[in-house]
Amino acid sequence: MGVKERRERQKEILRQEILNAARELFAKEGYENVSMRKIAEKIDYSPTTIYLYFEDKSELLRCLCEENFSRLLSRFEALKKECSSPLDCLKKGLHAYIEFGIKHPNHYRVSFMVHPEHPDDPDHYSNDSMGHRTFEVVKSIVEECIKQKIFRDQDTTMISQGLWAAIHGITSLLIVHPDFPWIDRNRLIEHVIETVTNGLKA
Amino acid sequence: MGVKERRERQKEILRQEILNAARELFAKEGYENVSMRKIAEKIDYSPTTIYLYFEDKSELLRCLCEENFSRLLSRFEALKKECSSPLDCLKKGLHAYIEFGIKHPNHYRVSFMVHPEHPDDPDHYSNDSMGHRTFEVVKSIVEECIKQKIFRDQDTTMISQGLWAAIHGITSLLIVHPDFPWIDRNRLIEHVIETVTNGLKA
DNA sequence: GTTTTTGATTAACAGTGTTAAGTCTAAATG
DNA sequence: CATTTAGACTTAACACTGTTAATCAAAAAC
Repeated sequence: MGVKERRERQKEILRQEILNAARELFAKEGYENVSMRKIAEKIDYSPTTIYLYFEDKSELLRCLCEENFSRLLSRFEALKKECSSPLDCLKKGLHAYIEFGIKHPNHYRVSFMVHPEHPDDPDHYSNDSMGHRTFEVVKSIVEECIKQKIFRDQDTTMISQGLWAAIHGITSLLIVHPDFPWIDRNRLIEHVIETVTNGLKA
Repeated sequence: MGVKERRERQKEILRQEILNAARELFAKEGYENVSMRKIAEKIDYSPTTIYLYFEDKSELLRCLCEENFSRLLSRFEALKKECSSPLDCLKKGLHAYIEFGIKHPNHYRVSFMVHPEHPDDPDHYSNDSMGHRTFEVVKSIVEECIKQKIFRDQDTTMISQGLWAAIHGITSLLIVHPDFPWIDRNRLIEHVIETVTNGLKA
């Protein structure tokens, strides 16, 4: 009866092969410049085969995004342990977020910069998506900052959403308009993080 | 010899008619959901006619964007006169920017949230684009804030780019993820503006 | 050995932005 | 007035896109 398992294994391998091809192509060429046919060609299968393993093109991306976010989440949780003060931790987290976006611009774009194609998907803003869990980590750090009277006492959800907005702003602008006459990027990133945390202080 | 002029006038009228149709459709359905054929149908011309008046689809949008930005710029310049303190002026300007984005989400998206399709276009980051001129107004207000010792003395370009990043962040997130469990939008917008300006204070 | 299931493919649909070639009308020229 | 010419517009087509229905071959189940 091991034949069924072998088949399952084979299917899983092909599924991963598709994801690998998609990951590489999306990262290099950008989501909307990669066609299903291109992905199929890369793995020497017919385009329609992909549809036996994934609902549609956007599902490919959603899988890859969860993958990436799970990595970002790990990074966040690691930071939480290796930092001295919660403020230090928060700043390093914000840094990590921006770096993450700049390093995976195409995945970042489709995660946060284009309308979700399936907004009714229960997974999208669900409580156990990687994005949500990452957000919860930020909130807990903010809470610690308030407890230690580093930040003045305000709603932690509001603060976290505000922080996210600011940090998303610089990340997305640097991604979309790399040729804009920015001042030195690192200095700008540093400045945004400093300003926005400074504005929260007690 | 008035025949040439009449022809020119006719051409200009059709050009405007195309822009009107595009403006309405883009605003309602979103740039990428509107095809050249749809625009053509709306004005009862063949799709190819549009190409006699505009380079390609993206040029339609660029024209409409300049239009909108010119309105935002007027708003900014008006504010500069009717405000008491430069800080008050700055905050109102940031508010106006966010409202502008939320009111014209489809135009905002293509201006700031998708890769420019012709980044080599000299008009794009040129010194007399509406976007650039708007940015210059912000810079002048920031400068005034520093002069009056409201803000501590830092590079005005850096501050302005940072402000833009933060404000763009909240704008774009509210546009792209309207279904995210935000706290009260107005409160969040208010909070971001307060935090980010607060962080710059002397 | 026959039937059923499964995995993959071919062909097609309906749509996209865009271009080359052709048509048709109204003005300019002889 | 007749003919040429210039300009505005359209038709047909190309090379794509995501996606689906129908088909086919091979392996598994009976």
